Amino acid sequence: MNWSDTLQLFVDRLTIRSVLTDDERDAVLALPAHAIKIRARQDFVHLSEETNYSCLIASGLVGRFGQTSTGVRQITAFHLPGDMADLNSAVRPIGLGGLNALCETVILRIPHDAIRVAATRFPALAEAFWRDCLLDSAILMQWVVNVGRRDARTRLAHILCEMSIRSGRDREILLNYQFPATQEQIADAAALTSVHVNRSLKSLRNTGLATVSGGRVEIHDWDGLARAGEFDSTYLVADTIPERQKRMLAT
Amino acid sequence: MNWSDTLQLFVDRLTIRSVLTDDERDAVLALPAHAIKIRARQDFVHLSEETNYSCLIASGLVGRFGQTSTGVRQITAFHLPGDMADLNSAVRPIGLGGLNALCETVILRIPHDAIRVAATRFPALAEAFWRDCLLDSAILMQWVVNVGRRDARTRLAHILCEMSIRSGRDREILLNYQFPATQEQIADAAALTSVHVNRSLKSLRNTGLATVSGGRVEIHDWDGLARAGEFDSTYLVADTIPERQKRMLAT
DNA sequence: CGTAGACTTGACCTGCGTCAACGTGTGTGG
DNA sequence: CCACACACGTTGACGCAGGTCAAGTCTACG
Repeated sequence: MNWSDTLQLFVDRLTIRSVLTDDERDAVLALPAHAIKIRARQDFVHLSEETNYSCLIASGLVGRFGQTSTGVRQITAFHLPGDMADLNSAVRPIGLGGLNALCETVILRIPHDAIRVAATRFPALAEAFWRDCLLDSAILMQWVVNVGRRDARTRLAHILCEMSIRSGRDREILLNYQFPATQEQIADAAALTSVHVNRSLKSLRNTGLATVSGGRVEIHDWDGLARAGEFDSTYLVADTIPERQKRMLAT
Repeated sequence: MNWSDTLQLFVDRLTIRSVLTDDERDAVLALPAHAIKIRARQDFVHLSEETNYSCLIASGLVGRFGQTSTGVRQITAFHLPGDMADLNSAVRPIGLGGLNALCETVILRIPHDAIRVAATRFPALAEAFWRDCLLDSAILMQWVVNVGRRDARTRLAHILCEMSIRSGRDREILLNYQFPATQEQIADAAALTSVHVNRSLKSLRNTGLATVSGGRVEIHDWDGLARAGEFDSTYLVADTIPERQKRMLAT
């Protein structure tokens, strides 16, 4: 995945839920970017660090994380290729935690200034960015519900369903997708221990719902998995239908 | 708290973290609003409901909530007077859950169209709104860490610290503030049962840290409570220092 | 073919949930 | 002004989901 392919992927993500003109798309594609390869398990945005760029993920898998004062980590979001993991930092400098490469990952650093200039020049672009941040919020809210109110097996099933839909280019259900996280990282996301993740994944496998291994997820029974995970995709796709894609200027 | 006082409170909230001109403030103060009184325990924005207005809280306390398919609720955010609880819905229609009045509450309904017109006319206002949504995200992220990785006592102490700072007009620490939530509602927020909330609050009281009763929180020992709750206010206040308050047009 | 990181499994422990009973304050109608 | 109801808070007894600890096993890679 090279430089301009990744920006194109980001534009594709935006246009799923926002209407953009050719000029606006071009403005995104013309953003300056600087590719960096990150080793697995490395933090590339530290907690409470203030950056002057945002990170667009070209390949790999990224976890946004918070931490307790005793150093225990909690992954609060996964970010996939095409996601601008910390677009928010262009508008609010800190507060959304650090970013950790869960496997070998390539990111594109895009200066905040360039993002802000583009957003100023094209208000509809600002709105598309804003809406993208709100999608992250919606995912985060589900994460709270998931971690707070569901048992281990249900929680993991929900995560697998979510990642299936988010991995597809057009929010379609993928029955087989790449998910290069270790069980320990999954545990940090689900607020469990790796031991219990292991047991719960085994249960999902033994009941014929899904297999997670070798950095891939294979879903054998989508309906069953969605039921087991109490998964309803509305929060992910509600704004992808055309009637809901308002534009700032056209009000 | 009347109509225009509440809008002024909202403006005050915005200007803590965003620089606004007089014109921009006036545009917010001129927003059309329609006051509604909500009974305690009533949902006034339902899950997955699409509205054409946002709700500015004039008085009372509001919980944003999600729900599992078995009907168990999880409160994912508290909203206080002066907060625009679902400002996000002006840009992304659904996905952030429902709103429930935790006690008798008065809200101002503000049409999305009016918000969008103001944001279009004044890009810096759009940015201020966007930033406000990102503060909610930052709080939400801490909520995940809190629910996922801290034990009951720590979790509650953290919530009490957060609400102390958010209740103050200028993000100052309040040692005594109104918090009209029942123990059951606190349990829905902390992902505990009301029984365990009761026991944990008792522990905070017995150790001389804080007392919660009669819809008020009294903090006897801020440092102790912050330590017990592993609380670091950075995520709430990081963007209130002037150097971080960039403006869209001035880049 | 050795080493290290990831995965797997078993045995035991504990924080919190569940259930159930009881106390307490407040508003309401007789 | 009492009495009654009802919502909220409090406390005890007990069970279990998931944590902890520890000992392997598997796999990729030098």
